[in-house]
Amino acid sequence: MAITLKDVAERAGVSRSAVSRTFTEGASVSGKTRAKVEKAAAELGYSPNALASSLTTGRTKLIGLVSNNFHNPLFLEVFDLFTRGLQNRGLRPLLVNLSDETDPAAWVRMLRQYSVDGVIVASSTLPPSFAEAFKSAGMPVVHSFGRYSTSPHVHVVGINNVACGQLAAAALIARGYRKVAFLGGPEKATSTQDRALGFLSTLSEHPEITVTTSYAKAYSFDAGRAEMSKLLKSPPAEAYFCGDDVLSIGALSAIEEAGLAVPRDIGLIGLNDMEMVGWQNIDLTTTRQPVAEIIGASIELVVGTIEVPDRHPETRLFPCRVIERGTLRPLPSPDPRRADGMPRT
Amino acid sequence: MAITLKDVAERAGVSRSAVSRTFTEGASVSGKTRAKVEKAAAELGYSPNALASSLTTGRTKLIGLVSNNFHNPLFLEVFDLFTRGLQNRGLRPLLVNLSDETDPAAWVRMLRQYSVDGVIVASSTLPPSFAEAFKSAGMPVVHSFGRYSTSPHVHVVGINNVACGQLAAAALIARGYRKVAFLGGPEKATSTQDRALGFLSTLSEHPEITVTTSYAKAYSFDAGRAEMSKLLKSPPAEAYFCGDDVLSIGALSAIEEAGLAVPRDIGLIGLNDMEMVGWQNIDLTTTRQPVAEIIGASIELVVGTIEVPDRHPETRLFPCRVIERGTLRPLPSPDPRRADGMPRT
DNA sequence: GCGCTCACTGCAATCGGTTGCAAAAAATCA
DNA sequence: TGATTTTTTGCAACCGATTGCAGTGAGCGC
Repeated sequence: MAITLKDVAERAGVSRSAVSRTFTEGASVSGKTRAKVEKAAAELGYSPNALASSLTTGRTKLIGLVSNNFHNPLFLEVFDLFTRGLQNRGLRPLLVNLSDETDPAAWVRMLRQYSVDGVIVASSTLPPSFAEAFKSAGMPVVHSFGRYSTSPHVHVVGINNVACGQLAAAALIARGYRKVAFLGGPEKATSTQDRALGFLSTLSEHPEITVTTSYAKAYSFDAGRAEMSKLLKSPPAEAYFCGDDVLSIGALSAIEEAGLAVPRDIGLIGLNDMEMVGWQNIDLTTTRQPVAEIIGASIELVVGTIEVPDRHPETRLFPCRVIERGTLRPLPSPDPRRADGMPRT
Repeated sequence: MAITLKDVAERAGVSRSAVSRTFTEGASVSGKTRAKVEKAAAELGYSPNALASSLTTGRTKLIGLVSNNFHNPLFLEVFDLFTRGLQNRGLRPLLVNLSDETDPAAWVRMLRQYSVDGVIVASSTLPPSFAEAFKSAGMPVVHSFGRYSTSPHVHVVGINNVACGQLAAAALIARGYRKVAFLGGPEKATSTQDRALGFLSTLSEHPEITVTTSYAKAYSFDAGRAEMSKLLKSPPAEAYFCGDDVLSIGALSAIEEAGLAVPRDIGLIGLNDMEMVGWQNIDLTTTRQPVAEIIGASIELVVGTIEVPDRHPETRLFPCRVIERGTLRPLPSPDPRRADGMPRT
């Protein structure tokens, strides 16, 4: 049925090697044979079988794209950018949905069966050991959106969640909130722990500000809404740092339902800056995670490690920044006597 | 580096065929050899190379999952369900992001190079010819979320967009709206055309109701918002059927911004019932597309066609239903003299 | 103990390519 | 022109599996 190398070789009247060579970069073929082969190939509609060639070259150009975040709207952007980025380099994403099965063993085996050239673990909730399992099996791997580590065993690309928590704390302090709170995702998620850590560390330098913490059962709208409803039964804090945008939207919903207004009665700052929170009817002030940069770096690292397998594991963290929208009160206007550019007496 | 059949054969002291047979369903191997082989395989950590075996079996268990809807939040659900459904059957999704390049030729070639067993085109906006290109190249293909056709050339699974438009029209009529409108996606999208067609056909039976149409530039929040803003400059209709949920949210945002209330001043009904529109701070009345059923049927059809390649193309359409939420006024309470269970005089 | 099944087993060809090597052809140099 | 270098080319082995076929040997009935 399918056209093979041999068919082309016969029609072009050359050897199979000649055909193979015209289709491989930098091989030695004369212009004349190349022309003959290309003509025959075009007439037959031939294109080489990538899988067969992988047998000898050892390269499939397949990349395992592994995730368990199929309910986080941010990840639609993530998949979009990953697939495009990989395609632009001629790589093919083999998508793996972990759903509940987070024991890496079976997935390692599966991806080895398909001889993927590399693996990208795109997950904010999986522990470092997950990605490490692929490395132990000899595959180049990078953990995107993963946890910071000073001595990583695999490449990690993401944000510094601790710094992010500090940033959020600073944003609340700068706006004059005196009673703040952290509303995190599930307490066992590494990202939640780190964000709480950062948030609390900055606030510990401000004893005049009171701070409380609570944790939603999941990174989901419903969990955020439920947790905030519960919080609203007692006098709430003045402002909340939510561990995630979706959580924030849930909280927002609970606050509105309680008849309170944002930011008048309660301030809210999220994390991620997913597309929808910029929509005018949500308009969430949030902490932007530079998704495109993280993905670009992840692809670069996995490609680099394919080329240089014993490359040293690296951690690349990108800074977050606050995106000012409508759920925190504005910054106090600067004191004119100390404004930028004014002489300091 | 990697463990091959040969290594296992040597360690187990049997032929390569024996090893191969212990790993293939229903092959003839004695208990004794099987035990030896399994022991050796376990010690070596062997797992067969799926790509190499595909050479002789002609099956890769790879399925091309092709889409261009990476900005439609519904598709995160779609990818989740597709990947899980395929994985449950031991199939592996090779994800293809069309982005702008919607000429099938290059993608057909690519998927042929990887010898995918089948292709699923998951797109509400691509023309039928797109999926047909894969069929012409000899691959089993199904177009999910595709357009209805009485004499399809490929399998199509989705909803009947015409019926959907009719359903929306009926919902508006039943709620007593007398001045309604269709706010579609891009006019050239097949789904938009069909939805408009159905909507208008039902309304043409109600000459007492006025109807207008307009089209947003994309199936996006911004486009919906922009189009609705424009519409609000003149006296708007009493209720709008929006071609898509994201469009509806954009419209909602424009309406609120104009100081109008939904559903008091304007009614709105969307289409898709994506997860977020059930969130209480959006709470959109909409037309539910049975995503899970569509995906289940798509997988079943593609698998069926892999087994029986010359299977006749089928169209499977699933009914939509209205999900009652907060953006249309309630149905008038039924006339008590004619309520269910009452004797009809 | 003999012949006859029949379940196993291994050989070798094959799937669709790639690639080292040596021979052939072309190009270069005196 | 002849010798020498360089570029092309085809042969054949190999990548990691599967599978038709023929052969081995165990099991069975008698």
